[in-house]
Amino acid sequence: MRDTRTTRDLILDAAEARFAEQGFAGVSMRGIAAEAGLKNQASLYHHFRNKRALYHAVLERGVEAILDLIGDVRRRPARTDVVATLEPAAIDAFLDRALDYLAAHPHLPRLIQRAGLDGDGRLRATATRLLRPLYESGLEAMRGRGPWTSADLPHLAAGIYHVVFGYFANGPLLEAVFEEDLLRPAAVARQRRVVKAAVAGLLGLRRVRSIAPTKRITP
Amino acid sequence: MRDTRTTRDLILDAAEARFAEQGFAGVSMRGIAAEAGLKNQASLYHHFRNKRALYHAVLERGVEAILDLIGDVRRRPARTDVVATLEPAAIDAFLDRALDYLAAHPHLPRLIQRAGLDGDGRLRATATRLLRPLYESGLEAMRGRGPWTSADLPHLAAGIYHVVFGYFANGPLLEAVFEEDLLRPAAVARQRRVVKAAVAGLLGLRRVRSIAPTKRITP
Amino acid sequence: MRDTRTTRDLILDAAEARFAEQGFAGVSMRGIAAEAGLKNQASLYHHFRNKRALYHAVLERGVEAILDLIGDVRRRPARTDVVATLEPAAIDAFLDRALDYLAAHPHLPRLIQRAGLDGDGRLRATATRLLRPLYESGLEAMRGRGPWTSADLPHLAAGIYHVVFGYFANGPLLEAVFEEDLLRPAAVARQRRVVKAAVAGLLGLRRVRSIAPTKRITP
Amino acid sequence: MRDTRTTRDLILDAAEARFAEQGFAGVSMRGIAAEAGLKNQASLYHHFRNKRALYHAVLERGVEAILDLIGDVRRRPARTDVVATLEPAAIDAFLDRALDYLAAHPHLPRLIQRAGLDGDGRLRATATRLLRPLYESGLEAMRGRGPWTSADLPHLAAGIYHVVFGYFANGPLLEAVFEEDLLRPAAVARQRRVVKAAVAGLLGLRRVRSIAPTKRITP
DNA sequence: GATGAATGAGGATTCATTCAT
DNA sequence: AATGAATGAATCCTCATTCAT
Repeated sequence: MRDTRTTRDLILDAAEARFAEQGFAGVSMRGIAAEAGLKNQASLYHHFRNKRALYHAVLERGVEAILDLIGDVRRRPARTDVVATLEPAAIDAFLDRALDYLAAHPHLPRLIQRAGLDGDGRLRATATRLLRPLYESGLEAMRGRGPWTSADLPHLAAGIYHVVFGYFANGPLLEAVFEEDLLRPAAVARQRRVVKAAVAGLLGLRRVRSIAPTKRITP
Repeated sequence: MRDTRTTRDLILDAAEARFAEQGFAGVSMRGIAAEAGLKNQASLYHHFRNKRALYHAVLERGVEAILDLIGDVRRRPARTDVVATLEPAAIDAFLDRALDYLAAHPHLPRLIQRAGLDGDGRLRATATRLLRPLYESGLEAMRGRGPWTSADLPHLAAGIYHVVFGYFANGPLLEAVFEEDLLRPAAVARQRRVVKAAVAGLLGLRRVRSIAPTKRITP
Repeated sequence: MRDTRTTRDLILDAAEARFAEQGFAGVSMRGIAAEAGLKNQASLYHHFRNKRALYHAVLERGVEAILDLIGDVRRRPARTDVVATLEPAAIDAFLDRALDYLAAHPHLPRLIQRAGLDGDGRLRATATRLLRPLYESGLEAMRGRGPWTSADLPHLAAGIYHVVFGYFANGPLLEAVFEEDLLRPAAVARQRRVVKAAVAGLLGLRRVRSIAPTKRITP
Repeated sequence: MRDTRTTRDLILDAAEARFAEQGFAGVSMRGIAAEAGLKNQASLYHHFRNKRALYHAVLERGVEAILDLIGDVRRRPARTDVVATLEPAAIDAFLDRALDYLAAHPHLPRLIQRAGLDGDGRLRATATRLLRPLYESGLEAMRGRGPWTSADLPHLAAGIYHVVFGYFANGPLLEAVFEEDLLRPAAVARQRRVVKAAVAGLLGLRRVRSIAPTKRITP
């Protein structure tokens, strides 16, 4: 029973790394099997019906993790005050958690980006499942803030999503352009400050004084 | 000779569409040949040495177009005044042109995103060639504006890049999440307003009054 | 012990159906296991050494049933009179029984036909074991009847075999050509009449008046 | 151009032999390629879309040949007399031609038999296309002859088909049972006599005096 | 410049079978 | 007796590429 979990997760880990790096079409089942330490591709099919199902499972695992993240943020303040979700502190807290998580799992934003691009609606659907609650939380947080009309909000949400996720998803490209290592802790810390300041500016929040640093979430 | 050009461009157009939709690995030479109206994949090899060379040519063609765009923006005011590049009006003008171009060629940001992701450094190098001048223009424009330190600027530049390019690159995903058609003219117009306002806010510009609408650039 | 029997027979039944429909090579152990209600192909190997052994067992089970049938026909009149086997009544009785059995088990003639075709001598050997006694009974019945020389008899026997077995073995094909359901009771009844008449004609028998209908033999 | 024909026909010949011997599922594209003298299975796919298309083409080629055969027989007497098709001489002529052809191409009846069995309706459809005109010719020839009602005719037709085709289709099995080589010329000659006599008997024809031996049709 | 043919390598997937539980 | 897991070999088919025409 522990063995089952282990093999399945070995495969998921291997697949996650490969898919994030090379995309769905660029990855071979043979390669995944090898990276997972299996002697044979056939074993993959014992755990996942086919390549697409494997990709799907990888994506889903990542998605659940982030959904949990949002859930936590939304639930926590809710205990004392319903409107608290909109509090600047909660927004900051969410940004902190999200950046922590993405910095620890840079594969995820790449997978989502690829799933959104890869044309096939089926993969996009899973990505959508992740982003929709994120978007709805975002709407809640943005409503009534700043100079924006309600028709502007999707655009604003998309922008913030791109700023937050793009930094990690496009890491290699940014590093090539900027000739700096953007994923080292110091850079991530600066990104955190900049993002928070930018979001605060866009939403017309008075800057929150730094909240207690959140625990780093590890896999 | 006119025939040559025609076929070559047919191939580039077909390849651009396919590569943007499916990525390098997901596209077959057969598929490109078919989409280009050729009866046989062998013909592709008359015009491009191999698949990678074709991808490269596609990317390069797109890159040149955008580089021209930047060149124009930088050169125009530069004739009268060196510092003019930093003028809010020039920033607005560039954003307008960029949005026009991206709306007309949504393939391009996808190609760049993929080139940045696809792992292989060679493709990334071409993408880098595009983004570096863009980045340097951006630095010029941002320097001394807003509350940012010079170490913040790469992060800010990355953010603006993601906001501007991501909207088009991730169009299908956004549409699935927001359940709206984000590429129809009205949505693009709103995106234009929001982006300009956001950039102005981030850089501490007083809002520019709408400048004359730029000509739409078509392929 | 009752459990064993049950599972074994479940497997044989499932395998018989699949092998008859798809042939040896066209059937997978997984498919048989599924059709037998087993969760796992591994279980098959508890009951049969390998795929070929399973096919063999299926064929053998069918063969025994038909051999019993012939045995009965030959034994019954044999108790009172040796020459009685040749009696037109016995021929009719055998045809009746054979048609009853084949109509109830249309898989069998297909299995035999496939075993004869499928190239591998080992399977053919089992089929041969069935057909040889049948053939010898046939020779007995035909000897001295009609205008045939003894060298003709194998050809005649083959012909009658094909007429009797082919009707069921090639049922689907015939139905497609004739656009009639040839396996419904009325059609089988007509086939019975036609076959008996044809055999009587070929062997120069004066037509036997209908004998008591034989009990239908069920699986 | 001659090369094209040659390779395509090499493949068809190889495939015909393999499919007849091992059935659709039992044959590998690799095996066919090897038997056709190709260095690589990929070449097969230049000529046939996939395995099924290849099987189909093999079947169709055989079918056309036999359809021609029937066409000839029906057309020839038609020049002098419309009703002549029913003449005993024409029936004899057709049987002669059919036996000649089947003896020369014993693969064909096996392919048809397999196509009828192999379950998948698509293959059966091609086989049906062959057999239907055959059946209709048969109906013409049988109508009004012998003691048969019109409802009996399909059964009679099926019987004659089985007698004629089964002899060749099930050759290996018959040889194992009868312990004689049934495909050697002498045996075929006897089969011819027996079949003609049987058909004449069943249809109540007075025996035709031997007509001029037909030319053997070779591939 | 375009095409039909050929091919070696590799793609995803399924096969029959074995072994530990 | 039955099952989940693992695996080597084989399956069909597609890949990018080359060559003669």
